[in-house]
Amino acid sequence: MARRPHTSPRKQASQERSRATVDALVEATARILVKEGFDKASTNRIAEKAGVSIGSLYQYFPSKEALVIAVIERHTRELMQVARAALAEVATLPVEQAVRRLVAAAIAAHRVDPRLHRVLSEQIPRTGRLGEIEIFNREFYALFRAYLENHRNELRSVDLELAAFMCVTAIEALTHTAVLYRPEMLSDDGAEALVDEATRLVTRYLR
Amino acid sequence: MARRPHTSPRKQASQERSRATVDALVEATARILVKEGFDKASTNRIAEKAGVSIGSLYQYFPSKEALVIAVIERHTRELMQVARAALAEVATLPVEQAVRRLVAAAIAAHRVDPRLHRVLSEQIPRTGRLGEIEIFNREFYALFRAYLENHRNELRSVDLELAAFMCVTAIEALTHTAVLYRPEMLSDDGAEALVDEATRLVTRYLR
DNA sequence: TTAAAATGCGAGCTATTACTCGCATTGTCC
DNA sequence: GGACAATGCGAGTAATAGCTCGCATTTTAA
Repeated sequence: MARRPHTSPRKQASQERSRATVDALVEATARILVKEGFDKASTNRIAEKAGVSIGSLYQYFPSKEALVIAVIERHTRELMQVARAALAEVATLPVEQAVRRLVAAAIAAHRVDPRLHRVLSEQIPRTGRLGEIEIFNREFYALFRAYLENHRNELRSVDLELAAFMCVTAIEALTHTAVLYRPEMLSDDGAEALVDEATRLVTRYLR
Repeated sequence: MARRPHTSPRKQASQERSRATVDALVEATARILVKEGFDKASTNRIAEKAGVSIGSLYQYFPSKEALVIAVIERHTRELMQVARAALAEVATLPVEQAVRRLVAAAIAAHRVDPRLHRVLSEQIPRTGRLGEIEIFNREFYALFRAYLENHRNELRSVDLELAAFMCVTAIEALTHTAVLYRPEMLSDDGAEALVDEATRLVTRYLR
C-alpha cells in the first residue's frame, strides 16, 4: 500500500494537531497573498509564516498551487453563502425591491475581505481555476434566472437566459469595480447612490 | 525623465537593425504570452524565439516586465484608436443610435486580438501596471461623459459622472465577458441580440 | 581607410524556487 | 510501557530564473 507514507503528499489530517497545521498554512497563505503579493508567496515563506516546517507543508499540500486553491475555495464558500442567502431572502419580493437588496448584497459580498478578493480575482486566471469560479457563476445565473421566471408577470417579454446574463454581469462588474477600484464611491452617500443607480439600471431594463 | 528605470527602455534604438531587434522581441513576447502563457515567457525563451541573443535583449529592455509592458502599450494603443474613433463618429448621433454603435465598437475592440487581450487582462494586475490602464479608462470615461453633456436634453436629470461610470463599466463588462468567456453568444444572431440588449440596458437607464 | 560608436553575442554568475528525504518527536492503543 | 502510526523537522538538491560582462561584428562618419 503506502510504501512511503512519510513522503506521500496530501495526507488526511486526522489528529487535532495536524488540522491546526493545515489551518495555519491556509491562513498564512491568505495573509501573505494580501500583504506581500503572489510573487512573495513561496512555499518556504508560507511555511515560515505559518510557523511550520517546509516538510510538514508538503505532507498536506502537494504543491504551491494546492495552497492557493485552498484559499480560493475557502473564500468562494463565503461568497456563495452571501449570494445564496440574498437570493433566498428575496424570492418573494417584487423586482425593484429584490434588485435593490441583491445589489446591496453584492456590495456586502465584495466587502467580506476586499483585499483578499482583489488578490484572488487577479490571480485566479493564472492558476487555471477559472473553471471552478465559472461553476459558481453558473449557479448564480441559474438562481437569478429562477427568480426571474417566478416573476415573469412583472417583466417585459425577454429571453430569460440573456436577461440573467445581462443583469448578473452588470451588477457584478459595477460592485466589483466600485469596491476594488473606486473606494471613494462607497462613502455612505456614495454607496446609496450606487445602489440607487444600479437598481434603476436593472429594473428599467427588465420591464 | 524615466522615473521607472526598471521598465523604461535601456537604450534608444537608432539604427534600422536595432529597431528590427526591438520589434522582434516585442512580437516574440506577445506570441509566447498567447501560445505558451505568462509563466513560459522567460527572457531566455523570448530572446530565443525572437532570434536574438539574451545580451541584446537586455540592451533594450531592462527587465522581463519591461517587455510585457511594451506589449501592453502596443495593444492598448490599438484599443484606444478603436475607442476614440467610435466616440468621434458618434458625437452627433442621438443616444440610442450612439449607444448601439458604441456597443458594437466595444465588441469589435475586444475582437482585435482576443487571445492576447485575454492574457493581458489576466496578467496586467500582476505587473502592477493597472494604473496605466486606469489612465486609458479615465480618458474613455471623460470622452463618454462629454458626449452625455452634449446630449443632456435627451437625458433624465442625472449625475453625469456617475452615469458615465455606470454605462462604461456595464458595457465593458458585458462585451469583455461575452468575447472572452461566452464566445457562443457571438454567432451572428447572438451578437445582434447582445447589441440589442446592451443598447436597451443603457438607453433605458439614461432617459 | 579607419577610428569610434552602435549593435550583437552567449557562457556563466547569483539568487531563488519548488520540492525530497532521512530522522526526531508526539500521539494512540494494547 | 512498548510498538507503531502520525506528525514534524530542516538541511539539502535540482532546476530555472533574471541578468551581467567581456568581447566580436557591423555601421557611421571623417
